[in-house]
Amino acid sequence: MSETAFGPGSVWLRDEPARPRPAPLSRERIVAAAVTLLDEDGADGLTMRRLAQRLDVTPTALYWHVKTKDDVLDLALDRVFGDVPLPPATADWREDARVLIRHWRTAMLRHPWAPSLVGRPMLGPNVLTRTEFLQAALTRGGLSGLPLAVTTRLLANYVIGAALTEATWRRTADPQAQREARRHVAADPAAYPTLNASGHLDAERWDDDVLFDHGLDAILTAAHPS
Amino acid sequence: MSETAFGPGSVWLRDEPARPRPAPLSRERIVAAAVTLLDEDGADGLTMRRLAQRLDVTPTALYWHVKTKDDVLDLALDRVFGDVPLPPATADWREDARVLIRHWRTAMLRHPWAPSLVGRPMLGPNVLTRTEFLQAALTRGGLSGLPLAVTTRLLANYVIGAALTEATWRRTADPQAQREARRHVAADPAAYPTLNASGHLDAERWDDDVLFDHGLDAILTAAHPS
DNA sequence: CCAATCAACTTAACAGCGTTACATCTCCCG
DNA sequence: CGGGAGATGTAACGCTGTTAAGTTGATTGG
Repeated sequence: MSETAFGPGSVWLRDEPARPRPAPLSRERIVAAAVTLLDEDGADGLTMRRLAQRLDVTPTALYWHVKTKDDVLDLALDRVFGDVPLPPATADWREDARVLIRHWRTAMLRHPWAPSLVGRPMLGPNVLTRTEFLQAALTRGGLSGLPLAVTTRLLANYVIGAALTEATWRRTADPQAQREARRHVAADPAAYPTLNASGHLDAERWDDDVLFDHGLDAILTAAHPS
Repeated sequence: MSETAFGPGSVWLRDEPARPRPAPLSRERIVAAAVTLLDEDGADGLTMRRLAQRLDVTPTALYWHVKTKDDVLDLALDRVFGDVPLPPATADWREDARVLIRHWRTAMLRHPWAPSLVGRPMLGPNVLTRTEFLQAALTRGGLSGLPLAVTTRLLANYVIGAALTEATWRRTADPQAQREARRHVAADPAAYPTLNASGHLDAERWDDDVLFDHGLDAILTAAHPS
């Protein structure tokens, strides 16, 4: 890497100094760095200063590309939803909807900080495109009017709630905490008879994917029993 | 944030310090003041300093009764769930579950900051008590094992997702963003045919309460079709 | 009865946060 | 060569959560 290796005037040294910064700062680079930072350290780990440091830039430089930190969060969240793949529409409308919702949940669980950020308006084109796909599938299934609106919201709210609770539970993956919770419930069998019997707090008893899929099937079946 | 709900030193396990003589400050008063502060100014409005000021106390005095700010958040959230009324159990298990879930949603919408805080472990005694009630009702309906677990999660995640999205929609009273989204969808009918036909973005077209209740009925019907 | 204890609270401070006003540099265009 | 904009840096403000150490004031034990 020293100058003597290639000598002054080498291609590598000639072209680089033209751009002292390997890549110019851009909104996309900021969002990308924000996502990886969020993935690594969670929602609390994202700081304008740390974000700038990762981009080899001063914190204030970010504000030229972005108005506020909330903008960064909005953009990062929208980017996650952009990663939800749109499956090809088939003849089986139920399967189409099922696959989309599954991908939706998977994308959120891949970035566990995302569900807790859903508490901001989700009107980005990425979300709209996926909602269109979902409603189109349901329409192909014969739904319209009120039942269509009901089922759309039912599915969307279900996947959001599931991703939020699962991400929370996963982030708090402290087996001792779960043992403590079980102990508290088990210590008062009179107050929690059903909870004790059903093992609702036993994380290992049920697989999250299985539970989610069964709930999803129940919704899609109820939507159009025929 | 790293503190887990039932880990060692969890809020729920730490007894409030014994109070031999009447002290003006107490954990109860702190939580009550926190809830009103959150109701007034939202999640960002809650500050240890403002909380202390409202209680006529220095900020550090709070730390005698509470370990950290996240403790205050956890306690405030569980207190909101404590306001969810437990209806008297009747012979109609379906109606019992329905009324509980409706109250659950109502309580969260009464404190719009609450849904966005659900991204923390909900293992407070109030939540556990209401989960017990719900599972007891479902059990009376003949559910057990996997179907019981599926339906419990389905209902809980549905009400959480619904409250979160509705509270978000309500809090961000940004009609311009909504108009912008509608315009974007209407401007490209080829990309959003179903969305345009269904009026999914028209806030006035469907009543939130009606949509939620229909979805709730669908879940409860699918849970036990017999 | 006084000293010691201890809960409850205050004073002071630290490190870090988002954000702004302003200065500075770089590069294109005439 | 010079001006202007685009893009980044410097310094600072007011705020945050939290800790360390000091100060009350009542209770209690010898």
